[in-house]
Amino acid sequence: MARTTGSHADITGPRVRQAALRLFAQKGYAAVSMRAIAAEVGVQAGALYNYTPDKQSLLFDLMRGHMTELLSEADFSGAGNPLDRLRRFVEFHIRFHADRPDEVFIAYMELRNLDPANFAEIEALRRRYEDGLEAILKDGARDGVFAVEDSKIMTLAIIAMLTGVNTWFRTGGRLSLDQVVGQYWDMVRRAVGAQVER
Amino acid sequence: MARTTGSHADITGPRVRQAALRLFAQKGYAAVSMRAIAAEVGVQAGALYNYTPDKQSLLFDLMRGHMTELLSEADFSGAGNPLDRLRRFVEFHIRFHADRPDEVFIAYMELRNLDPANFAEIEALRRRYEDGLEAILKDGARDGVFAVEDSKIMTLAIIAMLTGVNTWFRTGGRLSLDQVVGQYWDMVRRAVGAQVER
DNA sequence: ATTGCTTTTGAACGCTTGTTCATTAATCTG
DNA sequence: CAGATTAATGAACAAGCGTTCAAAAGCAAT
Repeated sequence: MARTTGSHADITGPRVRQAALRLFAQKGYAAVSMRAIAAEVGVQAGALYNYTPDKQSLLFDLMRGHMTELLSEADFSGAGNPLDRLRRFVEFHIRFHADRPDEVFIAYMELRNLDPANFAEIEALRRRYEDGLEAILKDGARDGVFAVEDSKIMTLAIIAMLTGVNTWFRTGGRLSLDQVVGQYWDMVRRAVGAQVER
Repeated sequence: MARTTGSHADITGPRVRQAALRLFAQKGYAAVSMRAIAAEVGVQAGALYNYTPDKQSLLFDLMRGHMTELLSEADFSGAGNPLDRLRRFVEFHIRFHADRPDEVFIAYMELRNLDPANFAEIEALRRRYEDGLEAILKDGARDGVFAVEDSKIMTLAIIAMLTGVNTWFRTGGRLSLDQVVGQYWDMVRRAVGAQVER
């Protein structure tokens, strides 16, 4: 279907989501008004409602898009040995999150501003991601290459540690992302009790 | 100085701070109105201004109180060997934070709602806490008992991992706090490359 | 130029926001 | 009981909130 006549929607629509993303991350969902988003786009507040049914959907769509992309790009195929899979996970998680600081910030900070139904959906996606890491840890424990006392705790501990990178990492800072990945991989590998490769 | 006459302030005052703490943690600073806090206390909104000059001070006082208490209870004296000091830190951090889920939540989530001057003060306190842990890691590296490539990164990684406990731990859940402390200590000890004690 | 469709404006809606303050009520001292 | 002091009320303020919608403006094809 050809694009409809007289349409700017495919230009303004993305700009609305982009402005909402930036402002929500910077000031928080509750502190950002529809008028502030509209001003960032260069439009009046009423025009936003051509692109979102309401403010809540704007937040939810941003979060769901982020979580969906996270799950689709992660490799939980199970190919390779547990140590390799864990290394790939650590590198992926750090790089993916470092590329999207605003999305990550929103996904972790604005959960409480979701309607109950929307919250449940986002939580389910997050759970699937955690389960992907936990499967790696369980396989490693089964093979005797990881020392895992409680796979759920270890999963959450690793994710918290890795996501913490986003609170301080800035491109162009003291350390390159390669160095960051290397050092976190060292810590994670030791934390799970894996023998150092020689 | 004796207490002034006709005063309820020493009853209502703490209740105001307590209500603000609970509501800020649950819904977020920007989403909580002064009227909502007043309703929780059982009072009209105007009465709150007998106990705080404004809403911002309410948030700032809660955060500063939390950080001050954290620093005053932490043991950064330097007594003992680095491995013992690190173990004490891990246990202290987990227990202190588990006891104060609302304060911790606010201290991490509401930083962006602080006025610039207030933000700077809280950040300075947080920095002092991080420096306390970093000193332990540096001493351990100096003694050759820890494998520390970058003490700043390792400091932030450990704190992120430990603070992550608060996102899932609930008293009376599957695991006791003793078990949680034990498992996180295992992971931290290995992550810093310390040899297991025998 | 006129028609038909899409997008934006700009005003308006009822409601909530943080904060102030004169007034009232409650309590303590003597 | 009288007088002093403190705490709480309740109304008011200007400003901002999310959302709606008739009207205007912009554009493409005839």
